Amino acid sequence: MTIMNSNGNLNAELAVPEVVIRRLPLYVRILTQFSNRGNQVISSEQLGLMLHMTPAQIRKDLSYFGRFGKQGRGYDVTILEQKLRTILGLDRAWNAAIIGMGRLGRAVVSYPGFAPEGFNILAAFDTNEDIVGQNISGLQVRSISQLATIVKKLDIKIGIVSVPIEHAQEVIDTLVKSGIKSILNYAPLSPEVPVNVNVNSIDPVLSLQSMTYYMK
Amino acid sequence: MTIMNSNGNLNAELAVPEVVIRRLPLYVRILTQFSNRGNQVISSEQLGLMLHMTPAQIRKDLSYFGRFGKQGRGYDVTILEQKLRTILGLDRAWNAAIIGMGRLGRAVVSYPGFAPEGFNILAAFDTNEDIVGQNISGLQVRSISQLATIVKKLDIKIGIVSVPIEHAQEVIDTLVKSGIKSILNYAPLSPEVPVNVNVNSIDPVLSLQSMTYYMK
DNA sequence: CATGCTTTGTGATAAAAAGCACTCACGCAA
DNA sequence: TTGCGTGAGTGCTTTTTATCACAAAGCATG
Repeated sequence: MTIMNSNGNLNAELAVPEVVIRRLPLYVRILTQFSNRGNQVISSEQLGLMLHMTPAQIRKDLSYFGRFGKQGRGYDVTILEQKLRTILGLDRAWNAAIIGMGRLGRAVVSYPGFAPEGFNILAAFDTNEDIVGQNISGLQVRSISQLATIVKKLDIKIGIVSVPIEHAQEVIDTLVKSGIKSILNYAPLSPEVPVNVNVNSIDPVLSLQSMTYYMK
Repeated sequence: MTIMNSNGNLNAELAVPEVVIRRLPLYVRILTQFSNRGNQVISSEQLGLMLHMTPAQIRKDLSYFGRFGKQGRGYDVTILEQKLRTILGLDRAWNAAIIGMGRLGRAVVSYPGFAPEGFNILAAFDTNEDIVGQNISGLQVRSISQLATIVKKLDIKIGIVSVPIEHAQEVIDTLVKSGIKSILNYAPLSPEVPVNVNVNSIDPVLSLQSMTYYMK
């Protein structure tokens, strides 16, 4: 698709809004479930029902990437799932490193949900010399000073930050310096990163704190 | 504030968008940090810098609830923090129950971030008879059959779901039946709940799956 | 107490996102 | 074949969210 933006410049492709990108994994998940139940075709209406959204929105989201459906019929479950996985870059595995092997870090590495989706935590780091050298869930904990070297050696693309808030920014800076462009952050702060680095924060306390607003 | 909606009905107050509510806890957090550093006044510009958002947005968000600032000066840190905590219902403690005491559930109850913010996990439940009766982080694990009784007895307002996906919907239904209106869900699904029940899902895999889109 | 500088609060405007509604492609059945 | 019902794709409209920009308010300084 070739479009012209408001500056009169030619863009190779219309930028896809981030909200749309954030919804694609939801579609993938439902498609996987649906295909496991033996269904071959799914409509935007069915998808919408399962995800509590309007069929129109789903069709519009998908239309950013191509025409995957058949009128009067719906979407081929397997094909659509495959297309979306390719679009999202989920048709390959991604290596991750985790920094911070306290209680939270241990819980994260032992969480069994990452590996089946192709996210492999291949290295663990900590600053605490008592923890460095320990073997946790099959990972030898390394000193943070080795981060850059290991990132290159093991082709690590994702950094997972599970250190206390006091060290989080510093650790994130180290990750950025070592070339990491994607960070999953469990520390309760809004980190400072260059524009070309992507941070996604997980913070259950924030969720609870906004829910209480509706509980009065 | 009295406004008239599109149906010509009178509303006591303009509904505050949910996006705004979700940002308030971020403001509270920064204000707490700021006051701990001994600052007494903060401007929307400073807040915006720390949270990577525009000062205008912060001022507009706050204006939904009143006029808290002084022109030419900014906001009194302590007062604004207190006001926002009251608005969010964070000026009191909230009791929670957790269902699912497997690996994830154990990690959640041992997470030290909830209690300091006034969220107390007072009861733990599981369906597995091998786990029921165990003492985990000071909590006696109970059978799920006791849920409704305990919710009433301990004045529990929040349900935390950390069961495998297969049981998640069923557990959520049980929570809803026992009168819970706010659920923090760790299972990877979009649960079905009545409109007056609030679910917030925590799902690190979804975060990773959308980040990979930008990693190509 | 006047002047200048700062920063709020907020209408107005712009941008982004969601939803509507219609056209037309496809499949099926007679 | 033809005709009918279904559901995708998509311009257009509406709604929501964010930003702009400016008047008015407060403080500091001389």
